[in-house]
Amino acid sequence: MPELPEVETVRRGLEGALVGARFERVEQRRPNLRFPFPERFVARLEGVRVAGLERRAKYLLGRLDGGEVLAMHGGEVLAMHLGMSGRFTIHQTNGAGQSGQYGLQADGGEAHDHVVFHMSNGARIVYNDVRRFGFMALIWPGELSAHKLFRGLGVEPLSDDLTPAFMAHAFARKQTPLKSALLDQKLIAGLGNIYVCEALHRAGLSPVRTAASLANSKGAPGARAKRLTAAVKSVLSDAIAAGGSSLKDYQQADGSLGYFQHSFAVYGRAGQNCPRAACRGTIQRIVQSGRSTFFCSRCQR
DNA sequence: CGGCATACCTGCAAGC
DNA sequence: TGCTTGCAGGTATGCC
Repeated sequence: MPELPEVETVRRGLEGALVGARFERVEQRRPNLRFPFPERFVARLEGVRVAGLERRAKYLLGRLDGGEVLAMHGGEVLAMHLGMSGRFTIHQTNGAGQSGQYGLQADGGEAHDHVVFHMSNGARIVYNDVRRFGFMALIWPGELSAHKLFRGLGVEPLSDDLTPAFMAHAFARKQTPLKSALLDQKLIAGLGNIYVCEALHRAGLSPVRTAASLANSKGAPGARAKRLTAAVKSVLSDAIAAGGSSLKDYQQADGSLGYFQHSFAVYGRAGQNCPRAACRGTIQRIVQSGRSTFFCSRCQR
């Protein structure tokens, strides 16, 4: 599930339990997720305090203190990616007591609980990932921008870096479908399959038109680039807002952060009526680059 | 370089 | 019921 809005929701949900606390004990229950864990992963975390939790694209970045020796210089960054099925759950093991559903967990943990952070504030933060497409890395801050995982990342879609002019320029001369260009993390970082479909619908643009055709006939950012830029930002902000409201009562669900019932306009709605007012079209499902695209061929041109 | 298919891994639903 | 097939929200890699 995790695209940018879900990762941001997870970040906000984890912040309180993680930031300011130390890793008292870390359980790493297997040698790898998608990639091997860093060398001495557990030892490099235990005893270390978390100074902050940020997000870049779909990555969570835990800023670590350097401990006594490196106190003046700061510590490593714990980079975490949720892949397709990664999720964090917070279990409060002190204070007011734990909610009932947390008590169901057996000693060895649920299936696919791969990492457990036991924090100094009593929080137990569990990383569960059925498909193990997620991964964690420890990176020195100075090496972050040159790191293989980060150096190619494009602009943050919710930042001021994403403008109609940027998008038109980045997509210029690309004959690839508009949808593929939006999914390309080297151009815009953080969009995934769902929100690309949703943004294209909101902008009234077809996923199959070429990326280059976003610009107007003079090659300048025109109405289409403006619409798409605004749609990308609003689709993401709306989803983050929905996630934020779900955070308040996440304990009522299953304790997982960032997983809530979204309602999408087109994603997963093949065969249904287009929800756009006054559009009589039907949502289609097609496959582009091996992945499902949902759109309305009537109002998306 | 650009663009595409493939691989990674498990679970689930649908179809036979 | 049980088997097979296809599909799932991400990214790295290798191939043309």
